Amino acid sequence: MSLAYAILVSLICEPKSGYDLAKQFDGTVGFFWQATHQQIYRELTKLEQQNLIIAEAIAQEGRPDKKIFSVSDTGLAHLKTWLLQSSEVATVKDEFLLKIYAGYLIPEDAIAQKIKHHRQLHQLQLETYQAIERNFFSSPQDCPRESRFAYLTLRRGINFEQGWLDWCDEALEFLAPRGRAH
Amino acid sequence: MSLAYAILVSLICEPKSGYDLAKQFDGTVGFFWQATHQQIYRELTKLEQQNLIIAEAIAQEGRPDKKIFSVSDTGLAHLKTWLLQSSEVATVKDEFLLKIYAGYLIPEDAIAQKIKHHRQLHQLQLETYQAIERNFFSSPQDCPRESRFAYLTLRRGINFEQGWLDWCDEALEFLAPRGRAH
DNA sequence: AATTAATATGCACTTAATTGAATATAGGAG
DNA sequence: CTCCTATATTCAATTAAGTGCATATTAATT
Repeated sequence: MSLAYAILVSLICEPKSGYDLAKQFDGTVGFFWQATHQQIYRELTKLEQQNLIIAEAIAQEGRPDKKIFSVSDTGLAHLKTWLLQSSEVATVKDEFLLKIYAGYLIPEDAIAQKIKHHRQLHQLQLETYQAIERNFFSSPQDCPRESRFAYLTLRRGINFEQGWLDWCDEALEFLAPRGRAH
Repeated sequence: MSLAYAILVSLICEPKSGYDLAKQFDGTVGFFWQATHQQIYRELTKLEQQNLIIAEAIAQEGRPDKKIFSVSDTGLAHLKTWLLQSSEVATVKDEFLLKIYAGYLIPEDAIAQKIKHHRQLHQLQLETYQAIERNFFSSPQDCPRESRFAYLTLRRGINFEQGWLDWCDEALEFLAPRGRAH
């Protein structure tokens, strides 16, 4: 349902094709929304039928023609209405935490391995975000208005990943306390 | 797909009915997995067909009969296999962040209101978790093995909510810096 | 010449999730 | 006596999401 809005948001930033959307959903917007290209094309068809987006066929040489979608006035109004509506707190569905919860059923070092692995993944993601922050937001307060909000979501990404790292460290320490002679 | 495992995990802690499961999915396990009662009953039927759980009909006076489900040996083996498999990092799908990202399309104070509202919700959830921590985990290292893992997931809940609070404060300050005369 | 990769789109099938009811029993509030 | 709440389960319909496959074009690689 919100996929439609995620697409609208992305198309407002810049009109693009389904293919471009699919790629971008691995990038910025991808932190808080993901979709496969099949989902995206299906949704684009629907959005076009509802006149929320407008397609422009671009003949290309050397590769298949593409359709560039842009948000219509109706689409923008629709989006703004949605933006003003209050949103619920997103529900968490975390397989990893479920496994931790049932951790007593498997050997303790298997759990520790899991946590370490998880930590590594989050470490990587954190570094990705931090690189973006360094490269694009050295002076966030001076950004154009759109980027300021992108910056905030990036900050949440960093905050989120850092939270995981802290938890992993705490959990590992909790499961196998080492008396650190500092 | 993981709903099946969430149910197995909960039934291992204690055999219970579909109704009980639905209630419990608002509690402990509910932090990292949620499901409606319809989903749960459907899944229970499937799990019983696969012989992963066993039903015992309990005749009750005064209220409808209930079926108490418990995990079979096959079910436990099945669960342990799953527990040992590595799990992906959970994908985030957050409508709120999507709205923040597109925040430049609506008035700034509407965004600030949104953030404040969000902060309040996370504050509440944090307090719930902290109350559980105080009441049940005053000395977490001394807990029985099962509870130690439940404690860890609770700690992640606290860490998660605290992360949101920090982000909300940072975001509000970023959008409308107040020169604080300390 | 054949294969692979990148661009670009779409259908078909399946599973998962949501929404809305319906059914049944009984205690308690008004 | 009716309404509401709580317990306890299930069906039906729809929507959303995910998985797999198919197609088409061209540049670059092997």
